[in-house]
Amino acid sequence: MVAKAEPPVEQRETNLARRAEIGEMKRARTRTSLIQAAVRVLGSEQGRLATVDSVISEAGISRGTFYNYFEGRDQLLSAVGFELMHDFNSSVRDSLANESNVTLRTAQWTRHYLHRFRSDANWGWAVVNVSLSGPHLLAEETRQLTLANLEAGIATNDFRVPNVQAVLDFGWGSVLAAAITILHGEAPPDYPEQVCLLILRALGVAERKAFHAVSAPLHELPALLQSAE
Amino acid sequence: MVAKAEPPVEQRETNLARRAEIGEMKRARTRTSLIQAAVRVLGSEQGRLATVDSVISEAGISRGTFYNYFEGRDQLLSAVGFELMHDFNSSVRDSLANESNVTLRTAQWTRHYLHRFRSDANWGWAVVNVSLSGPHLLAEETRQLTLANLEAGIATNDFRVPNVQAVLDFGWGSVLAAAITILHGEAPPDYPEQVCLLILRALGVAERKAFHAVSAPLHELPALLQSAE
Amino acid sequence: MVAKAEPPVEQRETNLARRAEIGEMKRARTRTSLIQAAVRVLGSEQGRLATVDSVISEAGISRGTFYNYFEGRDQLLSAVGFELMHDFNSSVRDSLANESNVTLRTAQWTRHYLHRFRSDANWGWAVVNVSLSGPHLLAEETRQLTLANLEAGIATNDFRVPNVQAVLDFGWGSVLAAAITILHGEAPPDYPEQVCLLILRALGVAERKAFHAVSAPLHELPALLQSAE
Amino acid sequence: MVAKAEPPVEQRETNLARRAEIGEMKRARTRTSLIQAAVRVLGSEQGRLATVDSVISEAGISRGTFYNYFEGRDQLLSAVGFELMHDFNSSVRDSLANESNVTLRTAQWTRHYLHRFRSDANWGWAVVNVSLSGPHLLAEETRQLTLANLEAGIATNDFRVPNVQAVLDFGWGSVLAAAITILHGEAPPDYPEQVCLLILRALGVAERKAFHAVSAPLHELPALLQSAE
DNA sequence: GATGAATGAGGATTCATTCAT
DNA sequence: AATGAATGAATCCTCATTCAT
Repeated sequence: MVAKAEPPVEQRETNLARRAEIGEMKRARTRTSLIQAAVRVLGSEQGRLATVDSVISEAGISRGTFYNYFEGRDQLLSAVGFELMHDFNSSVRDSLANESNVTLRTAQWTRHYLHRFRSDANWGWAVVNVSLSGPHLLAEETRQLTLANLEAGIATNDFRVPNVQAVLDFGWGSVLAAAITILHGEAPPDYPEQVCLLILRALGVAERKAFHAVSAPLHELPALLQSAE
Repeated sequence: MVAKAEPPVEQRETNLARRAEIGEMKRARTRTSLIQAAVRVLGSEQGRLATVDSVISEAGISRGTFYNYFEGRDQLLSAVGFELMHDFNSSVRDSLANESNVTLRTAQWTRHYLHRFRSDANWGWAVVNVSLSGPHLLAEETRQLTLANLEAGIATNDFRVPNVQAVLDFGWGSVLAAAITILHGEAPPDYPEQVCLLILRALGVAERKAFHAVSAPLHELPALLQSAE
Repeated sequence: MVAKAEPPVEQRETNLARRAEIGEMKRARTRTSLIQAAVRVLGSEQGRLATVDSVISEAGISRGTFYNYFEGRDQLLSAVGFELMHDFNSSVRDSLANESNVTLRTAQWTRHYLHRFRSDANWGWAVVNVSLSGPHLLAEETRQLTLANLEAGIATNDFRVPNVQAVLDFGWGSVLAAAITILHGEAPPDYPEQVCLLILRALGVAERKAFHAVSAPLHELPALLQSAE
Repeated sequence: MVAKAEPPVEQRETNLARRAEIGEMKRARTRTSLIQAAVRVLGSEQGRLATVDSVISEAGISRGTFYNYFEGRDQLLSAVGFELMHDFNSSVRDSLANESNVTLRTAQWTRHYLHRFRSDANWGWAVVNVSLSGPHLLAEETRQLTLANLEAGIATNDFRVPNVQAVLDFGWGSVLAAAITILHGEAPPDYPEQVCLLILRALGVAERKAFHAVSAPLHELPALLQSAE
């Protein structure tokens, strides 16, 4: 075995930096692939039973490594819950950046969610399974976003609601219930719009405006990775 | 050896009948005590993890006996789900027998449910935990009752809804979400009324009527056993 | 309720006797129906797993009653083993009463056994399952019968065997193994004759005589209840 | 923070390889010790009842580990059955490599088996218990070996048999039955030879040749681990 | 950092048997 | 004699997590 010639000091420092960077990227990749594997495993009706084992074997990563990245099963579920919503939320928010009408924005948002449950069952079941596994139905980030929207609507008098918390429960609870119906394949094509109409009514939006909002064409979303391969 | 005098035929039959009757009562008692124990175990935030073991030790009944009564954990949960709802449903139905106005009846019903989540946390968590354990959120019996009410309202033009299934999802999903908020102790006292108002709005009830319905005093319920001892 | 008039003394005694007799018959009937139920349950490839439960529910008799008739599962199996063989042995013995040639008698006996494994799979599996459950492969009665036959053959110089025990093992071991092949449906129609030929050879019977013995037509058996309905 | 010097690529690969190799050896050791423990547990008259629990506690290995190696009790039994026969088969085959006479080879083989039932009760009961637990009496490997021998004998006219399957049943069935007699301690010292004589006769070997074959001294076997410690 | 062997607490279920009525 | 409710020891299996290499 032959020792390599030592590189000069500056280069060594550069190497160190590059190495650290590479290491970080590698870490991120491993983490991501664990989360994606978890999404695939959670993405079916029986997914709520997902075990650590099923996730790591889906990811092709060893048990020990898993525990280098997550403290345990629960932390993985939280991370999955966050990622599932975060990507989609960003995507929807971008597409609605120019929509200043709160009612229309809310309707779009709701309908986008419901449509995705229909078009991406894998993502859908994963969302449902994660939501029903945790202590609260609604992940914090999504809660904040919904809240912001709601308060905007209240400020502009688009919405008339007695209690913001009540509406949050209401909204996400009904979306989730609707999602389950959709995922079971028991919903008609315009189901998302029907559910959205009910939600807008509950927010105090007048019938005509509500109807108009759910009838508008859906904004295009930026390309979205289907969660399942 | 002397043969004992045999009792006449009629008496023997009577004995047999009494025996059978006593056996049946005993069976019913054991079954009930298993279900009640299950309710107690399910009646907390962590109750979703309830095991067969925890139930039988709560009931003070042996493992073998449990399996004489239920085919397994799932069947127990179904039975519990049914009982939890059935008793309460009967009770509410009786108290509303004279209420002919559909909107008022629906409001009372909804509010009774939500109030019970507040006043009987044990029952509440048990309902939530059972609902989130099964494949559908809503037990069949309750579904039928809600449906009947809904269709009555549609027939009388009290409600205007695009899709009955959507409303069922919507209703029970939001009630459940609200229940979780209530059970976490994060809801104000008039939370049930606030949520009920949203639901009535969603059903297309005019604001004034909806407000009136949620403001009416709650009918008295027949004495209801608190689920927890 | 009205007390019946007392019958005179003699009649009472007659009644007692009749009653006892009836009781005994009833006992025998119950016992028989338990054994028959056990045979039905044991009479399949998986029958070795037969539980007390499966037997009593097959017999339509209560658990408690079962333990009035048998001390436990093992005693039932012994009784079943005895009955299975006893009936068949009697039947074969009767049909061979006039067959004085030991070789022919042995061949008939062996072939009758093997044929029954073929024609009555229920009986066959029951025999196999009982044999493989007990400490010895061969039940005592059958052992005695085989022994008697064997010693007759040795006395008449039809058989030349080094050790009687060896032949018993040999004979029943090979019959049982053959039975399993037959019961799995993997044996040709003349399999019983082929196996019988091997056994006769082992007993030291000359080829020609052995061949003749296995080629002779089978004696008619007295009507034999198929074990299964 | 100072990065440790990384070993050069070649060494890392060597490490990986050594790691894998060590892991494999460890796996093999654990597996072997589970199988050996199973043999010890199965190696008595009551061994047929061997439970997973008894095996792991005999092996001093945890339950979880057991299920890392075997899918369940049945798979363990299969593996045990294979190992029990495989080692012994290899050993006998080696010792008979130079024996070209089929009759002698068959006799040696049979007698070696029977002698081992006598000298190694642990191995013997284990073989019997495994054989009586599975769906077929005879493990596939042993079946193939016996078959090969049989066909050689038929080709050279040493054996005259009507049906190969019949002989397989016959042979292993009688060996097993004989084994049980031996294991119960009810057999005379020359029992193996007596049984072997019967088998050779059944194969159609002439009396004189058969007698000669069972009288020949047994070939020495290569050192054979007694199964029990 | 990665690996995967080992762990063991925990859960579900079965079934022979007892015993009060 | 018959019944069937109750028992609990025994068994199989899962899965989150640890830790030595």
